[in-house]
Amino acid sequence: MSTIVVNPHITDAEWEVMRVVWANIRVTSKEVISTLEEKMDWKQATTKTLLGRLVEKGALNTEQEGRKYIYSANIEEKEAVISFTNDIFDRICRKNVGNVIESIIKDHTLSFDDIQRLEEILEMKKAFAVEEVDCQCAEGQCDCHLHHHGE
Amino acid sequence: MSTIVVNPHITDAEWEVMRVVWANIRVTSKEVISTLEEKMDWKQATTKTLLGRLVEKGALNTEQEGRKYIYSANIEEKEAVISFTNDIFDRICRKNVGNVIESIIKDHTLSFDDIQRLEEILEMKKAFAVEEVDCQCAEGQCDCHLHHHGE
DNA sequence: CATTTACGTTTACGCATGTAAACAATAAGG
DNA sequence: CCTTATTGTTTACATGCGTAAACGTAAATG
Repeated sequence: MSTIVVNPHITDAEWEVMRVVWANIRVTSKEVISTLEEKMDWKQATTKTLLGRLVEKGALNTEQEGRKYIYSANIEEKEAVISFTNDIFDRICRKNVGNVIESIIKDHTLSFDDIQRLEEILEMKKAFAVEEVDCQCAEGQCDCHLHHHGE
Repeated sequence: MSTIVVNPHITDAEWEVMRVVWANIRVTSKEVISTLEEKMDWKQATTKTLLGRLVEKGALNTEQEGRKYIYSANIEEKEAVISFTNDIFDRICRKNVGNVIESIIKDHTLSFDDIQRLEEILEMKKAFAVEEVDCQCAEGQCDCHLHHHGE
């Protein structure tokens, strides 16, 4: 048994549970339940269901402790976030990735440190920058193709 | 009737349809169908269903032309992408927004222009940067709170 | 004009998801 | 030891979503 799920899909509701586990490293269902009872106004049963589903899909580990479990995350938050962000970039033309990043930066508050760090990354990225990012879109799903006139 | 849906939720499958409409500005179902028959290997019926649902939820406009429709987008791609990206940032601690942007930048190919543009934006952001972004997470869902010890 | 074709509308159906009650088993308390 | 509280497991159920067939009607074609 135990198919190792590399990258289980975490739904919105499940994510709320994951956040509690990520924040606490090791938690009991009780803690998760009370946190979400408060934040989400969920009944205990709801949180229990979500914990169960997350264990089932391999996102959480359990460690028996008496008759209860200690839950811990089996996937890292960073990993989960990245897989989430990748979904966005799969929805758009690669040529627009820069624009999207731009609008994200515009829309969020950053610290001086953040800005400096991003500047450094950009500086490094110059070594790998291209003249023009190429469109990977399917024909008909992006107007980049309109530039290829003639055949 | 006609509740104006400001920001309808667009699912993965629907997004494929939207991309075709966005790329072509005005399209017939025939064009959408043939594009997605090719890219997604969808039966005509599938695309028809999605077109119907998108019209229903206000994401697409229709304009009668004889006995057929010309479909056009009722929401902008940029708008849709932004609402999608916001979902991510609602899932994480605001303190980590910078890190996520960092990893997005690292993971994608950018053009020299992109980089320059981003550098300019960052430069401007400095005027509004903060010493430390503050955590908006609910108690128990983020370890930032651990720093507030004492009360 | 009868038949085929094209295109929008209805209906379908299984699985995922959000939300939760009911149940079972065990520990804790009186 | 019996009752109650705790905690995990089962079952439930409406809605959303992916995927598509069937149907109705109008247009095109022979």
